[in-house]
Amino acid sequence: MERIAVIDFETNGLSPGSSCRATEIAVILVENGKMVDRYQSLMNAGVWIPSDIERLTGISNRMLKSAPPASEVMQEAARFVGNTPLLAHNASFDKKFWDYELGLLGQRRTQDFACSMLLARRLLPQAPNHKLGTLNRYLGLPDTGRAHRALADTEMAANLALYLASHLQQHYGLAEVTHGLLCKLQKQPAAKVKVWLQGLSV
DNA sequence: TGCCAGGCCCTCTTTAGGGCCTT
Repeated sequence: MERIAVIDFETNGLSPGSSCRATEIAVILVENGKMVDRYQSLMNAGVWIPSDIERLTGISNRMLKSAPPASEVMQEAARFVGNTPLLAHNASFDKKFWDYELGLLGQRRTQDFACSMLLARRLLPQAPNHKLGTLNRYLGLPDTGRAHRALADTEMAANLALYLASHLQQHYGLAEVTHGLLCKLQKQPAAKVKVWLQGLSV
């Protein structure tokens, strides 16, 4: 698979805004079937983490106090990603935080997001559910550490993306799985995905 | 004070409702 940037945000809520911001980001660059580089940092956006989210992520208000400013971290993350195509699990979530945080820097995203959740729903409809952790266990992928921390979740999403790319190559004889193909695939109606893929492999 | 997301997808659908998934 061509070079892609897999990302994951931890946040203090579900929808970005003045009181809801990213608290941690991780990015893993994947190229030729391998993870080749990574970036991870907590970030302090001056927001409060409610206790239920602190329990979920393990990221505390005390940890954020000593974390670098969000603007600094996002500058670094944006530079690290550059124009590399993006992928995340349930990308609609990470996309809105990526766009919001970049917008505060006066920057705009130029590349598309592929979504490992939409892809897994199409390629692995038999899975118990399509949560990241469930898919990881269901497929026997490596344990990456504490779930709901950005780097561990990004590694899970990267392993899942590599599995899905390999699945496409093995089951449909695709010579190369590109980010563009993944973006088209995730938009296909689930009921028609097999026929669509079989058409590609001819 | 009280409010508290949103895109995707299925179905007992399309003049809608509700579950999934992310924190």
